[in-house]
Amino acid sequence: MDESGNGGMTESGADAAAILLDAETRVHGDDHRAELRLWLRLLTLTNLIESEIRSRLRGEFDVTLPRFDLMAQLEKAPEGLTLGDLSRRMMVSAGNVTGLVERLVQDGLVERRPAPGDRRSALVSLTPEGRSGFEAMAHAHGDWIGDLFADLSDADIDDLMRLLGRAKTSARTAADPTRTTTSTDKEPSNG
Amino acid sequence: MDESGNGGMTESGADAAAILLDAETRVHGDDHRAELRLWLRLLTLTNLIESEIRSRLRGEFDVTLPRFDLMAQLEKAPEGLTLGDLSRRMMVSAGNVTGLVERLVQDGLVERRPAPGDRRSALVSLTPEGRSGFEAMAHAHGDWIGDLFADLSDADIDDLMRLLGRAKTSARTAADPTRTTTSTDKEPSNG
DNA sequence: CCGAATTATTTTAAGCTTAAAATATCTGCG
DNA sequence: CGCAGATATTTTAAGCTTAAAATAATTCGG
Repeated sequence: MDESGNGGMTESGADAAAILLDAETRVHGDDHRAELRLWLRLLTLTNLIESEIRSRLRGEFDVTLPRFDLMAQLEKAPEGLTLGDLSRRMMVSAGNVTGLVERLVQDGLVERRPAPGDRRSALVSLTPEGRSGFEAMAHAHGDWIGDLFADLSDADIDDLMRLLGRAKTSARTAADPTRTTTSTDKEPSNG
Repeated sequence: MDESGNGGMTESGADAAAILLDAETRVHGDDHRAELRLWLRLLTLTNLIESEIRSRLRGEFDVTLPRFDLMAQLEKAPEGLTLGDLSRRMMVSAGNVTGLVERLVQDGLVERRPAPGDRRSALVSLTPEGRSGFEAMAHAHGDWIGDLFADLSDADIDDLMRLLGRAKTSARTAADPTRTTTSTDKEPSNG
């Protein structure tokens, strides 16, 4: 564990206010050092896990993470989802979903049909092949995540869930001022 | 806070062994439920912050996150870095760096020159314009991160650092068995 | 019923990203 | 020296991603 420097950050901050105190003594130039280190660590961990999962999905199932994510959404909605539903649930752009669905249809893993009652929409769902393929992947995926976090105790996991929840609320509040903090939030698809 | 379901996960796991116990009573089918929820939350938080930063960098400085990251590396190495150095520090592919540098050179923010003593390599460094531009961005970036984590106490941050460090070790061990856990690790560039 | 505003989706243009193959150069060994 | 293997970088092919503009269909108020 070390952090080695990084984070796109420099010591350049500390504007106005805290002028001539040396780095040790600096009172409150507010350079957000601790927060930057936290962000860096969060990012590193997430990237590490994400690329591991990505690489295993590619190597063992020849599938990309976004495709896995999309299939995961469909698996939970046997009746099918519209492209808009997928876009919202996966938290990605509509155009992105258009392309993903296109490619999955070509692979025979999902199918599109006109949505009854709204000629603008299409319903997307897993084909039998898509469903069975997804089940195998989901099983392996669960095991991989279990392995990656294997050294954490149950208490560590609880603590992390609580603290990350707090961080999420903080970030959401800062990112989107029009939100009453205690609403029913969504997490994006996969991993 | 809720997690809403998600995670690319289903209850399909629990193979063999735990056969007919209902979901409440299930003893140890090992479906890694807690770990999956943790991963989902980690991913959501990181994505949330990352897209906020990305959007602000684009909106206020008309720069992409990868470009900001690359410039951040150069800012810390006034003597310049080779493309290989950049690739390793940013933890991205070599081909990726080639393209990023190309575009930054076109924008006049960085410059390339042959590396003395090795005709295969090139040294990349910030131009004066790149350097001053980066300083403004870095300052704003620090403030944004500070805002996004504003609701966390100092203790929360400490706790998170410690737990994420533990998670990082766990993930690294699982991802790359050839590693003695206590080495000097790097965090990638930024966010 | 009509048209304005909204919603669903696609298209476009640009950039990011990777793995793998291709180049070019360097290094060390015999 | 001379070449085999290692390194540094670029190229290629494919896919992901987004914002913004363009289409198409629906809804709603009058």
